[in-house]
Amino acid sequence: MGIPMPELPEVETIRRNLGSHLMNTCVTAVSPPTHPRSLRFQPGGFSRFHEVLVGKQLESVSRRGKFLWLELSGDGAAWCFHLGMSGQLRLVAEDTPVLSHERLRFTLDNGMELVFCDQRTFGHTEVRALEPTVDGAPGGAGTARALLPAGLGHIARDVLDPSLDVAGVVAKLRNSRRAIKTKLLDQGTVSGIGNIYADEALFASGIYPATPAGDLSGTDLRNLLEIAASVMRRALEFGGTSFDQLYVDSWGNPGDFASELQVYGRGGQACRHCGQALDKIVIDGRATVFCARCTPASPPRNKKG
DNA sequence: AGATACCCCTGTTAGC
DNA sequence: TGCTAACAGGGGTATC
Repeated sequence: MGIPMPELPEVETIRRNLGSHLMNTCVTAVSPPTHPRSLRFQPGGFSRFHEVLVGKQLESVSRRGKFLWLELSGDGAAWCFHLGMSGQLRLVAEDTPVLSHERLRFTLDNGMELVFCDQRTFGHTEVRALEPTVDGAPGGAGTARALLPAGLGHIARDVLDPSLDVAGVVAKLRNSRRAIKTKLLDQGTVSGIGNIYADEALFASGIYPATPAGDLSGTDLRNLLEIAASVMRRALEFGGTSFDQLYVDSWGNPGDFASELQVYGRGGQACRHCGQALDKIVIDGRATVFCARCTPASPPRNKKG
């Protein structure tokens, strides 16, 4: 079984969980990190992190791709999170005992505590200055302000972002000889897609994952982006994808989308569309599952919805 | 600037 | 049964 990681639907589920409970609350205390990697991008380390955060009011819970940030009152700073592979943001009552793999705990002025847990420490949190977006549109979901945390400028808008420049993304893809699977995972082209939803979107689009991106027509690519967005929206309705307790929402509940997956984690099992055993290959170092009948390597391709 | 290789980390699984 | 090696994954960094 594959390892779950938070992709756009999982991070958005968490963003929505947090939004209603963190908005306009204040951080009153921060515990020291139990692992240095959780704060590895914080200039000035924990003392600076603590200094900026404590006493600030939380004015938004925002997201672009897999990055989350909370706009802070006062000096134009944002409190940022990336959950990596195993990061969790849990909302618990005050005085809740230490959770497993707990890295940092934040006390709020509403009687709750926000706990950052991360088994594999690929996730991180830090405070960053907010900077204007290059296109003047809102920084991401959950904010109306055209601001983005410094250092995240290389993260493209995501597939659910109404300000996504679809024509620009298609042009980039058309210009690349790399596998379309690889390009879907490239957060600098379009963000939010990880290994689960890349395979799901390609299967639903009828596209062989190793196809050079530039071999696909503009129509194929626009269709692929739309289908990726619709898979994400559907996963969001299920609260995301969980295989075990590595991905849970802020209340500790798993997502229910795993049973809806068509290909990810199903190598060798029967294709749910045609019954043929699904192939598992490696593309640019990433496990890739696809159906050689529904998404064959060469034309003609039979589109399926 | 695009492509590529490598690194970080740890629980689970595969293989001997 | 018990050990080791491989594997899973996103993104930052370095190098060409």
